[in-house]
Amino acid sequence: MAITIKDVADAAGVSTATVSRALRGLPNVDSTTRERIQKIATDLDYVISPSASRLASGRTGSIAVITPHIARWYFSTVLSGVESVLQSAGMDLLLMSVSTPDGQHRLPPAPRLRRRVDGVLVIALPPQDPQLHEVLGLSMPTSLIGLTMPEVPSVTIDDVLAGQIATQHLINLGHTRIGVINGAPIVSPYTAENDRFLGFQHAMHGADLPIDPLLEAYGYFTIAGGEQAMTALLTHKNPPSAVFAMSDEMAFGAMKAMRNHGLQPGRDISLIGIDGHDMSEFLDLTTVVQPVQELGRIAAEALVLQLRTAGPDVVADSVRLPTQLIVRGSTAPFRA
Amino acid sequence: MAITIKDVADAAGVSTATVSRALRGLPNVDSTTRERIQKIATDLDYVISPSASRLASGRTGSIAVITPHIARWYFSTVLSGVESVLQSAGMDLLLMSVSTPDGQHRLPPAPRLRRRVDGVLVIALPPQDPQLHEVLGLSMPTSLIGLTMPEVPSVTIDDVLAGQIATQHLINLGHTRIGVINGAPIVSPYTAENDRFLGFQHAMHGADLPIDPLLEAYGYFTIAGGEQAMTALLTHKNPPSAVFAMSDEMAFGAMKAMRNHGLQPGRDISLIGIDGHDMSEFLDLTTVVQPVQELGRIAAEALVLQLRTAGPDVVADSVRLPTQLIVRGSTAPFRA
DNA sequence: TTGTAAGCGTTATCAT
DNA sequence: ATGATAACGCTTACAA
Repeated sequence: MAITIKDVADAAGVSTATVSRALRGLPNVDSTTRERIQKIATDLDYVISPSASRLASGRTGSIAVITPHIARWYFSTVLSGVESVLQSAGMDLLLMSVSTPDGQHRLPPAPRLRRRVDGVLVIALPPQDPQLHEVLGLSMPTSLIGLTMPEVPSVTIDDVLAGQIATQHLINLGHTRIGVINGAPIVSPYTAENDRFLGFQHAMHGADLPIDPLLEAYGYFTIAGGEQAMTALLTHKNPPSAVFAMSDEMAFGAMKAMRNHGLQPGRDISLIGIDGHDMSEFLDLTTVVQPVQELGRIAAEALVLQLRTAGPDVVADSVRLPTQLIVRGSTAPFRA
Repeated sequence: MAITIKDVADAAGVSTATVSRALRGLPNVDSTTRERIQKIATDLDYVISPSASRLASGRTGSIAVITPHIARWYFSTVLSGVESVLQSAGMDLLLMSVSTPDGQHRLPPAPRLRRRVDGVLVIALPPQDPQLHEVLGLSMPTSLIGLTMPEVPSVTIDDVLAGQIATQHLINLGHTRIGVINGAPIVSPYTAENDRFLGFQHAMHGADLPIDPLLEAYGYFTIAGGEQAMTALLTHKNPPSAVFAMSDEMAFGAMKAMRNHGLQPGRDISLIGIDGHDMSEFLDLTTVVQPVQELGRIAAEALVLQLRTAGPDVVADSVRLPTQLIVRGSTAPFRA
C-alpha cells in the first residue's frame, strides 16, 4: 500500500537500518549517504509509520494534556502555550478532559494513558482529586500546571504573593473594609484559592486590619458565581469599600452585581481580580496578571527536555513565574 | 516488561487470537471463555499496546483537530464539544493548530497527519487556505466545522440567515442607517463573513434600504479590531443609528469605542452581534446565538460514525444547525 | 560506516 | 469456537 522504509532502502541500495539512522539524524552515517537517502525519501513521498516506530522503540512521541475544562479562558490559554511547544518539538498532543465533581461522568483518564503517551501535563486539577492521583500513580514523567504537589514538578505563579499584592494594592489606596470573593467555602491545601487567601490574610494582618468573616463570599471561579458573591457582599449591613476577587471572571460577575445595584467599580467600590483575562482591559478591571500562556509553554518545554535527555528517574524541578499588578479604573483611593 | 496479550493467553490457557477476539468483543467467542479472559486480563492489569494494535490493524483510533486558534472563545468551545464526543467514543484527540496569515510560522499540518490519524476535523479555516487544501488532499475522512466547501462534509450554521436575522432585527426596530462591522475588507466566497454580509444585504434590500459603503468597517474578528471599526464608524459625518457586528467579540470592542465616545449601546446606538459568547449576556448584548459546542459535537459524531461503519468512500453529508436571536439591552427602537 | 536479523505486541487469515 | 502463524513497519543490538 504505502511506501515503507524497505522501499526507500531498496531505492537507495542500502539496508533499512541505514535508512532509519539517516532519516532520524543519528550519527555514524556518511553524509553523502544520508543526503542521498533523504532525497530519495522525499521523492518517494515516504512518511514513517508512527505505529511501527512506536512499537519498535517503545516511545510514543506523544504527551497527554489533562484538564478539567477546555473552553474556559485560563485552560484554553494554557493549552495554547503547551500546543505551540509540542508542535515545535514534533510531539503529538493528546487532549483529554476529566470529569469535575460537578461535571458529567467520563472515563477515568489514567487507564487511557498507559502505553499511550510518554508524559503527562496536568492543568489545575484539585490536588485532592482521585483522578489526579491515579495519573500520578502511573509514575510517568508528569508536570503540573497551576497546581503544586509535594514531590511533583510544577509550573505555577506564587499564589500567596498574588493574593498579597492584590490586597495590598487595596490597602495602599486607603481601604480598610475589604471583602474577598473566594472560590469555594471549603478548600484544601495546595490550591490556588487557598494560597491566594493566605496572601490576603498576610496583607491584612500586616496592615493590622481585621478580617470580617462576613465579608468573605464564594464565586466558584465563574462569572455567575462572582455575581452572586458580590450580591451577597452588597447586602451586608456594612458593605466593603473594596473587594478582592480571586479571578477576573469572578470579578466580571461582581461588576455585573454592582451595576445591578447602581454602583460603579472604582467610584463606589474598588474591585481587583487575578488573571489578566482578555476582557479585563476592556472592562477596565485592575488585576494581577499571571503569564498563563507561559505557564503552559514552560511546563511543556521542561517535559520535552526531560523526555529527551533523561530517564524517568530524573525529575524536573518546580518553577514559579512572576505576576504583575496592572492598575486600571476599577480601583481608586478610599473616600469616606 | 509490561503484561502482553501472550501473558493473558497463557494464564487463560488459550491462544492470543482468542484473547484478542474476546477482549475486543468480537463474535464467535464462547461467553464463558470470554468472561474468564476478561477477568484474567483485569487481574493481570493488562492494557493493550496501542502501537502494536495500530500497526497490525492499520487503524490508529485517533482523530486530529486542526484549528487556527486554541485560546479564542469560538474555537475552544467547538473543541470542547469535539472532545466530549471523542472521549466517549474512545478515540484519541490529536490537537494541532496551524499558522494563520498573521500568525507565527509552524510546520504544515498535512505531513504530520499521514499514517497518524483516521480522520480529521477542521475548525473554521479560511476556505482558500493552502494548508486546508493539503489536508483535503490527503483524502482521508474529513469534516469541516464552521466553514463549507463543495464536496466536503461540514457542520455549520446558516450564516446568510444569521446575518439576515441580525440585520432584520435592527430594521424592525425602525433603524434605517445601519452600519456593519465586517471581518476583513477582502473576503473570499464560502467564508462566514461573506455569507453574513450577504444576509445583511438581503435584509437591507428587502427593506429598500440603501447600503452606504462608508458605513462598513473592518474588525478582523477581534475585540481590538471591533473597537477600531466602531471608532471609524463614529467619526463618520453621519453615523449609523444601529450597527451589526459579525461577531460578539467585535461587538464588545464596539461597545468600548462607544463608551469612549460617551455613547451607550441601546440608548444612543443599537448594536447586535453574532455568536452567543459567554460574556454577551453579561454585557447585555443582543446577539444571534449559534450552538457552537453542538457544532463540534455533531461533527465529531458524524466522523466517528463514518469511521466505524463505512470505508473512506462513503462521505457524510453536510449539516446546518439553527441559530437563535436573543434580544437584550444593546438594541432598542430608533429614535430620531 | 553499513548490514543482518531479532524483536516490538497485536491483528487477521486460514485451518481445524 | 479456537489455534497457528504470517504479516504490520520499524528500531536496535550485534556483526562485519
